[in-house]
Amino acid sequence: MELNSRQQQILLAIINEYIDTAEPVGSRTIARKYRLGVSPATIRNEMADLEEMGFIEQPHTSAGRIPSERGYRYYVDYLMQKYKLSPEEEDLIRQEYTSKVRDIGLLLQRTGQLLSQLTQCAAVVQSPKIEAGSYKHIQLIEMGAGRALLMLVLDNGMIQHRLIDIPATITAGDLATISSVLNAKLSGHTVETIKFTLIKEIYLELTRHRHVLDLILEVLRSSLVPGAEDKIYLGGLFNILNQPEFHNIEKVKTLLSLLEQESLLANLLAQISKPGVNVRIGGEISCQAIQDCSMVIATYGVGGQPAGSLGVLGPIRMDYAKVISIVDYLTENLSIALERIFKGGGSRI
Amino acid sequence: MELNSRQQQILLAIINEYIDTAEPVGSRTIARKYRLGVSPATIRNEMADLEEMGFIEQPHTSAGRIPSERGYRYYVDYLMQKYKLSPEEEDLIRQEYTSKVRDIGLLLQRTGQLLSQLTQCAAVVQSPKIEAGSYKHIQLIEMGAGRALLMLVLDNGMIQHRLIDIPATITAGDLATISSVLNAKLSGHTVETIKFTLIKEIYLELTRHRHVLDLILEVLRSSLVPGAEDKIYLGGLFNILNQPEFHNIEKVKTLLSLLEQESLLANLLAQISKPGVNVRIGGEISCQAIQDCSMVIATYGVGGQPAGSLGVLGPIRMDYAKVISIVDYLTENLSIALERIFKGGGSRI
DNA sequence: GTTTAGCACTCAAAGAAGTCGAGTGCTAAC
DNA sequence: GTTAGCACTCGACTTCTTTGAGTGCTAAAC
Repeated sequence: MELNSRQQQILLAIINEYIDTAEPVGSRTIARKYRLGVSPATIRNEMADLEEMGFIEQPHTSAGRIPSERGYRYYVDYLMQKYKLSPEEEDLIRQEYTSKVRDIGLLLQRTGQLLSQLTQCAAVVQSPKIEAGSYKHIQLIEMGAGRALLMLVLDNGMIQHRLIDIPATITAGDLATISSVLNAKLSGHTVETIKFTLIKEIYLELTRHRHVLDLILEVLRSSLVPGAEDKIYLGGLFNILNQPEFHNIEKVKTLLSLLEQESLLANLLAQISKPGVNVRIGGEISCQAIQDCSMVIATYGVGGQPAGSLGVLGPIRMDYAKVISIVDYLTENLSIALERIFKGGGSRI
Repeated sequence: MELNSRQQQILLAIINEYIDTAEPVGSRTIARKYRLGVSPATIRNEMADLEEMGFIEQPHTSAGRIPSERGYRYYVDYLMQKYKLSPEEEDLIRQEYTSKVRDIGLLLQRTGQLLSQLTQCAAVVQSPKIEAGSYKHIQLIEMGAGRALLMLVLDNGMIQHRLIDIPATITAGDLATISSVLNAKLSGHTVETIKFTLIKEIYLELTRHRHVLDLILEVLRSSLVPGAEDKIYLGGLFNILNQPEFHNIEKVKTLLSLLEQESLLANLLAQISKPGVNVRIGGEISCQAIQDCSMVIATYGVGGQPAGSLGVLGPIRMDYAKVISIVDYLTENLSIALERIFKGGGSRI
């Protein structure tokens, strides 16, 4: 299924034009705007061929052509030229990532807002996966009346806390003791590498508090379930309303209600099949409800390790070149920013 | 500007009907459905009077009447009958608040979702104000390479953390020392009652770490700025798309973009002028952009002290009776739930 | 063989005209 | 004070027409 150079030019013209105007593109428009040196009639002939091969389609007779999903895929794989961020866009991003970071959560949230603002799509940013980090600090804080706050700080910047019930007989001093033992034993270990032997040691040192330990280990274990504890930041949802395809309320409703379901989102973000920026077009997304959308996602890392994903969800007719560049650029900047925060900070306190 | 009983009945009928159907209400409909014992002609006469007094208005000649903002205000103040939650609604709420709370943030977020689901409005839930709590635990955690994590746990359940830069010469041990002094001195104090003398004492004990202390106190001080550190949870935004008035994309855009600005939201939530549930109708909201919305908000408390606000934002044509009941009920339940978590947990560790 | 001018044809979108009906205000009778 | 009756209004909906962008096909030109 090879396309000759003129067909490629025409397909490219149709896609560029359609991305720009959201209107079906006719042969005259192409002849006029893209100066291919041939008449509309010739272009019509080529378009008929392109349609037969499935790269473009006609909403109805007597309308221009619009790209098919296959057309977009060809475009993304072969035709698209790299988008160079404008100085304003670069500035906006640089500004965000050179300012001081007060809190990872805030950084992720701002990343989502930027992503959405720059792409006019719905942005999704996943927090670093718990599994990927190692414990930096563990602390139990008494919260009165048989409650304690279990706080976990991971070296990838994630902070988790959870209220747990404890026997009323446990004192603040006990909690401090438990905390310090846990800290000594666990810090530096990743969530996954906590060995049975280690736990045994802890039990030995804290025989008196076996019951509380059970509770804590239960929490630690549950944070292992992938996705269970990840937070997902959404950004600038209202930006998608600027896209003509979302002037249909039903579509907006579908998309928004989906975006509120964290587990579904986590699934979507897991659809990364190759390093770098991944593009899923329409039906390529394995989620029935949003097969009339496209998704551009990538994975960011901390300390060289993949930590979480981010990306955008928008209409199939999106400016892939631009969106891909922006996702790529933001991923890199986010990784660097996280890196900078924890550079040199090995896994030992 | 007194209304006689029949006028009240008619106004009530118009508002109930309009809330239900979102269509202008005609005299015949009222005569048919609300059996006031008078003919449509009589109702027409009364309606003309009500219109002259400004309680209702006509979108155009030959249309029925719709309530004016003034009409809604009168309704809310005098006519409205209390809405009794359905068993299903009560169940839904009870279920949420009797289950174990793992994390205040989650509780607030779920509250927002419930609020939105039950009212079909945009829900807004503010986290407990920092100023309202007293310190329960303060901890500095070394994060490698001149960074530390300052963590503050307040007795109203709020947890704050912030990355700060520290001199590279400070060791983990130093941080532990500072933490324990801060803890000893500050715990039990509210953010506001930290006295100068107290700070002086701390400085004396930690002369060596004066520089780090400055940084920390700066953070503590900045968390005093009202609203600066409060998080705001939004819930079920897509629910408002079910309201016919939000089928106009522009309106949705206005509302959503506003909801993404935390500072504006905090301002809105501050518009509470009396205890209990507050209702702001249309132009009564002091925010230009959403004067075609209404707002129902209330303040929840922890330990008898007001801690934060929550509420909904929806079309002026909202079911005030129902929304008010739900906001009231959720406020109370949230307060009780927070109470339960921290009951008996005075301000001392 | 490829390209293009010419032309008949198609069809959604926009406009114009007409109809419908819910609702009103007014008047006169009860 | 209430109500039946009636003429009137006007948005919403339907139908019909027009418009124009765009196509595919054919035959001539390159």
